[in-house]
Amino acid sequence: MARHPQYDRGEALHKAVGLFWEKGYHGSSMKQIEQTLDMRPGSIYAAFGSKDGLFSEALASYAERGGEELAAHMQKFDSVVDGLQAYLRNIAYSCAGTCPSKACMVVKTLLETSHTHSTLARQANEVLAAIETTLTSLLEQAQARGELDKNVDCGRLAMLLQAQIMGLRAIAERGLSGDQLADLANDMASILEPYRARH
Amino acid sequence: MARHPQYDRGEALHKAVGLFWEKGYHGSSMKQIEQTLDMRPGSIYAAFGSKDGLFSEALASYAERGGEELAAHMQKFDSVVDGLQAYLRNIAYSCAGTCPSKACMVVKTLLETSHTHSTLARQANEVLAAIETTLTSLLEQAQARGELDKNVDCGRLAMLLQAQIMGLRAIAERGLSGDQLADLANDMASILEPYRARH
DNA sequence: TCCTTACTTGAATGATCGATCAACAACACT
DNA sequence: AGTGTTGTTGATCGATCATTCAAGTAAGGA
Repeated sequence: MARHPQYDRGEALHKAVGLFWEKGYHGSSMKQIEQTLDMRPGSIYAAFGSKDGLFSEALASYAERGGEELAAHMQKFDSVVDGLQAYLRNIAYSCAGTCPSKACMVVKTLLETSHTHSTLARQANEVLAAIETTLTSLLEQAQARGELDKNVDCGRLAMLLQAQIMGLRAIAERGLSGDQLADLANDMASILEPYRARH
Repeated sequence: MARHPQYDRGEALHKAVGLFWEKGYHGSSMKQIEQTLDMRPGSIYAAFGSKDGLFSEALASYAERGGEELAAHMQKFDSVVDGLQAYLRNIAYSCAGTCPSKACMVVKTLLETSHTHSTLARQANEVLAAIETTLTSLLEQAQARGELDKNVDCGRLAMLLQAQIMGLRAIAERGLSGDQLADLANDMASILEPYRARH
């Protein structure tokens, strides 16, 4: 019994992700947000409550999309380890494209807000913990299948893997060449080799 | 024929490093800077020109201190590879302490400013490039001494090593336990093993 | 002692920050 | 068509942003 919003909420969030991912929380002003979303302050505040609320939803949206991409990627591989190695190489490849930023938005948020905005820092932390859990499950699954050595501590290896992803995407922000990044991703993929089960 | 400054420039810069390292560029206001340095705006602007200028000098000071620490650390080791492995473990240990932030200030600066403040981003980039060069030299020296395999691409290994350091210090910002961090640092140190020369 | 020079102080600047709200517009219902 | 509800608009809010500057203060040289 009333009027429809003329914006699409998902589309607005997608645009917000683009801005926040590129410029960060403190680096994005409401004026820039208004321009990016093509919405006026009243609509933005009615839809998302506050700048914090919008950022929080954008971060959640980003994380969800990332999780879906990882799941979709892994589904293409019979071997978990092969899939994870390809995932690393894929990051290097996609960093050559024109994303808002090379570095991961979650990591950028964690580093930016850990001492200035505890709510957002906690959210970023939870996302990273969830990714760690996902990686651990994948590795345990690989271990159960006999892909990984029985003595491997999967939680520990998941942490090593997450650190690789964070390091790779952070160093990509330096603007390295595609070849350098591809070499690095290959070297990181090789790190997993010693953990494979020996037949 | 005039008055002396009553502040100590080096000490002021040290305090500025503490604030900027913790809160970042956009997260530190002039009011906070005034309180941290115990200086009034006029003095700050007379001494450093602008907030940007102060940040730039603070970043340079941080980088110089980091470089000196690495050099001092490496001098304690006969083997370069042993020294670098210990360096990684040392990061995990020192992250347990009470630094302004666990993550590296240079990386935080790069990620925060790469799309909002090109001057600072460029400076952070140059610092990282200098570290990469230092690591490459160390590894080449190790290779000349027969510590590393002759086929190792030292520039490429330096990049892998830098990515480890960035990843380790970034993931430390999650607030992991000392044990978890120590395990991770050990796993990263092990990455260097396959690059050693086989006798 | 007095003058010059340099450093310090704190109020004030205009700009921009995130956020609010009254007025208006559009659609779904009776 | 009339009415109630909800989305949109843009001016406007006080707060805070980085920065400036005139006035005051301390110390070296004559």
